[in-house]
Amino acid sequence: MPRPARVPDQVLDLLRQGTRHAWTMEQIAAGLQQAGRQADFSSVYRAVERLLRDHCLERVALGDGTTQYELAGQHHDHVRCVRCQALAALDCLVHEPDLRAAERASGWSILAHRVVLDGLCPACRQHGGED
Amino acid sequence: MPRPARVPDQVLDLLRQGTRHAWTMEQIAAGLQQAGRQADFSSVYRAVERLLRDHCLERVALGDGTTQYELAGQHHDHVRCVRCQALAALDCLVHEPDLRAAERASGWSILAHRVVLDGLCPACRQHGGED
DNA sequence: CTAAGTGCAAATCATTTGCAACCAG
DNA sequence: CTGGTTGCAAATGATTTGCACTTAG
Repeated sequence: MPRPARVPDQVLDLLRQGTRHAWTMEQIAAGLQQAGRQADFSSVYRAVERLLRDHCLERVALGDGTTQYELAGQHHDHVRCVRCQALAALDCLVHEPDLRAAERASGWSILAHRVVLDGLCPACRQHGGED
Repeated sequence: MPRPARVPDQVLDLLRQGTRHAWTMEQIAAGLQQAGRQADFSSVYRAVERLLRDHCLERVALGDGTTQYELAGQHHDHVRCVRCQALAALDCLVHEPDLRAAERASGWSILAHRVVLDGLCPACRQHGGED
């Protein structure tokens, strides 16, 4: 229970190891434990919340209500496998001119976008319709 | 407590009144109550689940973990006001050719897409930075 | 000392499930 | 009767909060 445990830093270190692209809260907590710096779930939540505020992390809301987090970096979109739930990054699929046009058509100011596609990953694709 | 209360039908009726574009579970439950056909939350959840299965409704997952539902119809994307949480529909912002290209580049099959933009609605836009 | 960060337990919120009662065919 | 539907209560799972304690500045 080292009190001088800077949880947000530990979280950032963990995600920077690049073991995975996007993390669930549980994966983050588990990752910290494996690294020997276990932290309480509430502390991890607080750390992530802080890192989001500081724009070090971004929240990725999958369509099914689950949430993952990833390092903030250059923008990209996501595809999620409807079969095995894998998540992958894609180059951005929304274009500036279209956003500009949407702004004009709608009267809104558009600040950001996040796209999550549903799809089949290469592996699940092979298995076709079987279950 | 009229047992011959077909909750899914009631929900569909409610949403078809067109009072709003997208509904939270609470709004649906409240709407039913106002219409005199109150139903248990669990029944509403079951009804919505069923309507989703039947493709009568679609789930809209906002980026902040909240969920809304809307009548299934022709596809459209959404913008959400980061200030007042209003939600509006937009013409689709993702183009087939881009999806096709993403499929080729990634090896995934893309089945569907949902886009939720962050923005400022016309009203909040006027208030500028004030709070 | 003071403010921020932390662990632990308890609370909250949204959604789901178990189960007995109920209605249509 | 039989199966699908419903209300109610209890269970779940994810996230948040209260609180006492601790450490850096």
